[in-house]
Amino acid sequence: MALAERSTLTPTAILAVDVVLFTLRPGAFERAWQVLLVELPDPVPAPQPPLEILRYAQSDIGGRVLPGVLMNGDETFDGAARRALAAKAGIDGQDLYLEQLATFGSPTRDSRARVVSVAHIGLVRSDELTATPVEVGAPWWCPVNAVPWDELAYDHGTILREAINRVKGKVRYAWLLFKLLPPVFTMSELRAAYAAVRDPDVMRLSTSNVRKLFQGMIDHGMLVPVGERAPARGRGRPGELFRFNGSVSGTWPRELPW
Amino acid sequence: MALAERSTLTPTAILAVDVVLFTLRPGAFERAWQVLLVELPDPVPAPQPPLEILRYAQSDIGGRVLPGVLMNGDETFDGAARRALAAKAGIDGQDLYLEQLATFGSPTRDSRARVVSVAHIGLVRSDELTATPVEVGAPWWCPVNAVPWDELAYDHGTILREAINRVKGKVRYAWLLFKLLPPVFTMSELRAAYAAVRDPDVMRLSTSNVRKLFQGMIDHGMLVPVGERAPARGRGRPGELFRFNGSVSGTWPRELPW
DNA sequence: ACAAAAGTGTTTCTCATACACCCATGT
DNA sequence: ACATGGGTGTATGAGAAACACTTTTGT
Repeated sequence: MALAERSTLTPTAILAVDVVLFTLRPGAFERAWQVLLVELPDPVPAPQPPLEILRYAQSDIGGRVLPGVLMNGDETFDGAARRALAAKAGIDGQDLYLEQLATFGSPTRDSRARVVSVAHIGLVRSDELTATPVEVGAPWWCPVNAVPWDELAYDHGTILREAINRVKGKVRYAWLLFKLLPPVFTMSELRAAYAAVRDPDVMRLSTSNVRKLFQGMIDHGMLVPVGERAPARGRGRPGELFRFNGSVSGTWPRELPW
Repeated sequence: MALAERSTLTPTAILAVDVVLFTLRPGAFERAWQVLLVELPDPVPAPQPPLEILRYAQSDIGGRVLPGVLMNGDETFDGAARRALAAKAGIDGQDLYLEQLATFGSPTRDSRARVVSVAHIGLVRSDELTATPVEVGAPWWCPVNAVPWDELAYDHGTILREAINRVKGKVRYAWLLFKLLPPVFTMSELRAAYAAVRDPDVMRLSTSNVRKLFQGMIDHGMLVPVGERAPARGRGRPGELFRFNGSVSGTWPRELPW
């Protein structure tokens, strides 16, 4: 090869990381699947020297954003994502599941500089959430079915939409659900989690058929009966408890039919 | 919100785009699915002022890389990816299918600067390939089943692996295959394409069962019989020709069982 | 005539869904 | 006692795979 590619050393882009953090809260399954939003920082009137910029150019509509930070020089994406959760929402995200979603970097995304955001998806169990108070703005858990799309600033509506689609699709063939469920759970809870994230229709299935679908996983030792029943709540027989034995990267033996 | 986030305007990262371009060539299905590799540019001994860098720090092993370029200031990812194909392989990629794969930006990826690569997947039909000669190094179509993993420089092995997995997975539920097939094709070719990308086992199915699976698509007008037979080649009855009527973002009526 | 590949029809078996019935718990 | 939800077993229907057989091509 005759010519080796050269380029000036000068960096041209600013890196940011945004996180779409999902959780699953107890209660009606229609509102159970929730996403973390934080308040948009107030625009600062004018930058003073040394030249400073906001995380973004000001928005016309804004109100809510996904938690995000600008990256430090020697930081990994993963590290920056967890730092964003800590800084913007007071969430200790050391253990939570994190995967890259996509990178958003339209040249017109920010009027002042090339700001490229590497968006991530995070999954936490609601029982693991620690509520460290945060200095700037209150974090807000918003049901995915009731996202105020008009209030989302910048392109965060686009990011959130893609994140929702990704999780909805992936839940069908991968074991993501178990990152949202408590350590032990009943068949009903597993079913409700699936209904909340992907398809409400599964709530109309009989418990019999749900169980038969997971029977294969029980036989293969991926779902382990704990040997206890859940504490009774209200009327009705409490369900048998299971725990999940596998990795989040695993997949269902067959794709779920729903 | 009391504090608005500030940061110096100084960009800290260099953006690059790499493309994993796939095609499907006629012939034995085991070697049909191929990926485009190009020669690694020779390392330049020492940078002179004004300070210049290579696309990457030099590699220990290297030999082949994915086509990629550093991004211009006002360029979109999509635009840069098509430019990379033109510059590094002489491929006019204006019409080919392109989707973002993931972004690779480990801080230790390049020793001289923070180079972040937004990797893309591209799909072309082999009959649409124009072979404009390229100045630097010969482009090389390599069967996916025979990738010389050891010769891939930098983290391009990782990128390629992820790209292969993505396409393998997506082919099952989305209409990606039709971006790799010629404008008209037979059932056998459709089956062979699926076998090449995802699962050789489908070659053992009877033509009967294959046809029944696609019968639903024919009925719904997504596969349109052209009304001719393919030109006969060798012994055996030539297959009926079909063309695809739909968008690449569409999905199979049911996920393919294989 | 024969081999090879395409296409049609029928059978078999697996599995998702539906339904009928029993068990455990709180009111 | 009865309402409510969990759990077991059986029946039904759709569809994936297996198989037998016909049609079209080249040698």
